[in-house]
Amino acid sequence: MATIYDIAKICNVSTATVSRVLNGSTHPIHPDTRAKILKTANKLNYHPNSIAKSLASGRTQTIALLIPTIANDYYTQIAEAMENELNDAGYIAYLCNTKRSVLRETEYINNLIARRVDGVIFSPTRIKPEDNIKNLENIEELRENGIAIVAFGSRFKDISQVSVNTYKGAYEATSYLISLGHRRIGFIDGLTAGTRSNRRRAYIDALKNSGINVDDALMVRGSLDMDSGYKNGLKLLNTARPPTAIFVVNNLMAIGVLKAAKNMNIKVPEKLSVIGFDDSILSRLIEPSLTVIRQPLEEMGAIASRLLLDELNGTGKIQSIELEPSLVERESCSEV
Amino acid sequence: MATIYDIAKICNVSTATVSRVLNGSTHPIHPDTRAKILKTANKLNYHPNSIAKSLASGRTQTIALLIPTIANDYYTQIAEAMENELNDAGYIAYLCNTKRSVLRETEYINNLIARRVDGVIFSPTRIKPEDNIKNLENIEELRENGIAIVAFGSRFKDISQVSVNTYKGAYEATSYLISLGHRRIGFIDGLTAGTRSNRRRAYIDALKNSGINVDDALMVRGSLDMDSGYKNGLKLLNTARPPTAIFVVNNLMAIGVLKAAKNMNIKVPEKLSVIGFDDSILSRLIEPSLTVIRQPLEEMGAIASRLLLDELNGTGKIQSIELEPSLVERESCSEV
DNA sequence: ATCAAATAGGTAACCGGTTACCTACGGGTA
DNA sequence: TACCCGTAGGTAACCGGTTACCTATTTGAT
Repeated sequence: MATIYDIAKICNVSTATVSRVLNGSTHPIHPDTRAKILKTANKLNYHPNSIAKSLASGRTQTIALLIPTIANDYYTQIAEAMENELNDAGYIAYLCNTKRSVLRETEYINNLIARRVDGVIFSPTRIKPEDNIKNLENIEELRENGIAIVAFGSRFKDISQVSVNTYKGAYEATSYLISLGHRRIGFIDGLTAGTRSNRRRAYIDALKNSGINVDDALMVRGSLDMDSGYKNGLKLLNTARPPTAIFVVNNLMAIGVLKAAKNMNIKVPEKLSVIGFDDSILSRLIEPSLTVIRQPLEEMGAIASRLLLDELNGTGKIQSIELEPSLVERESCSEV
Repeated sequence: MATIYDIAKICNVSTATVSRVLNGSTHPIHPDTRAKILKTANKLNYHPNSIAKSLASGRTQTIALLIPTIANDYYTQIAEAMENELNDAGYIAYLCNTKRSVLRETEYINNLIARRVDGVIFSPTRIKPEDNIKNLENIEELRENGIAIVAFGSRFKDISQVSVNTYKGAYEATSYLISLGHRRIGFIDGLTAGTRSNRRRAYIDALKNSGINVDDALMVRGSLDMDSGYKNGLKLLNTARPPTAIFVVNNLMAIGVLKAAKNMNIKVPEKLSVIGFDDSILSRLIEPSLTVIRQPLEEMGAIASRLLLDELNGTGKIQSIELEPSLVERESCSEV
């Protein structure tokens, strides 16, 4: 493969001159020399070696996307928006699938530090209570090594982040069901551990503020997949006093609940209202279509990327941006 | 950031020794020296510089995934399987979203050559007839620069690839509809241009081999999204002699057809049979659930990665692997 | 006692660029 | 004539590792 040395030799100039021409430096260069060098580079099918460039410059023009999965609309939409922004700015993204394992996150982060990525966009896994400590260690490790970070979906001190006010979204979801007259409202939470769950707190607060008493039997936790929604749906509906509405913290599980209701011959929305979280093509396609709390995913992805790029450009500083979720009314909820 | 020079100085040894210890070389090292070096590396929170390593070794342990989109179950499933295999082998993947633009593919490929990726997994865009020439140029450019390639979804000479026998799948889909007694069978093709479409040829062959005459009015082309399926569905169904069955070359468009039928109060499968291509969570969730020709996506992803890894390891050679699609019967087809 | 082999480590060129600093020359000006 | 400045280009250190080749000591066998 051709190098600037080859070009320099052929053109009878130094590598400095070649480098200047090839990088459009402001250093004055004779037009003839420039032309000769460009022609030779072209003839040799020269491709600059980014590795060598990175070693010399200390920048890799690479950022890493650390996300829990890509087989999921939610992350896919965010990731696509991110890749888009980053690519426009001349960066290429590493795809790092953490599979919701903090251990994998740590492994990846060490690898990424070694690779000297310029920045990291990170959706940290927070399933077990002790995960939070590891998250902080991972973030600290990145920061110590001078790597820019933007987190999303989580909240940490002293780093840029973009999140959605899930408390508000969950409060709105619950309030919406209450406003439709529901009093026994089931809740299917995600993986986040107990009291640290924003959505759970919002659900409870909304009930309390409406004077509805909170029944532990109506609160369950699932693993975010459809099957888990199905099983938890059956569990909630198969009780002595089943709920008339269920608030589910993600889409796939909400669809699982619809399937459970159908299986039990419970009509939605006539006999059961279901509200989901996140919007995706699924919630529009399913019948009845799902009423959901929508998170602005593309916006999250684009903003996360821009925060990172601003930081890398020296413009912009660390900031935390919180976006608002919104209620999307479709067919799966009705008055009691 | 600590370097091996720092460690060498502190330990009073040369960088060669540090490098040997840190890389588990077979060169003999005194246990005390080894221990001292490891301890110092740890104390300095040393992270090896992969950039420098790559420059010296000529390998980056990086491969690129060049795919048309990630906001699509099809590529997402393949990409997840790929990332998995590659990561197990110590590689990190670049996520390159080509957005079905050959120009972007070319841009990416030049960037990837500059970055000296070890390999590329590539799903080339083939929409316009002239795209094929560009594809070949791109592939040639990669090969000239010593970058391993695996293509999927397309067929080229002299490179490894994994594909699905879409002709067979389409033939099977059409034959299945014929076996249910259908004689007027609509066809909604994808972006691939006219006669180069395997699935179109298979559809026509299956009809001819059953003595059914081919009606151009029943063949249309869509842009792979749901809306396009909806519009094409309406178009086919709003004719003087509408089809009693429709074969659609992807999932989203098939779902669009279901919506169109519903909108026109045409019962599926009683009055209209619909068969899709690709399997995804959507086809299971939709009602009626879609009968489809399933492509083994995870398998494709895993095999593509393994072909590439084998090539990079020097084991294994260029080979073309064709996987078989299979019919998954669900609710959207019935006898005429 | 001699010498080959094993052990432990060092030297420095190399990977392919970037860039601070230096040289050389011609023209304009006081 | 002396000096300054702009133009054009070169020199070589540097980024952080790897590794072929070399040296020096110790061990074991003959």
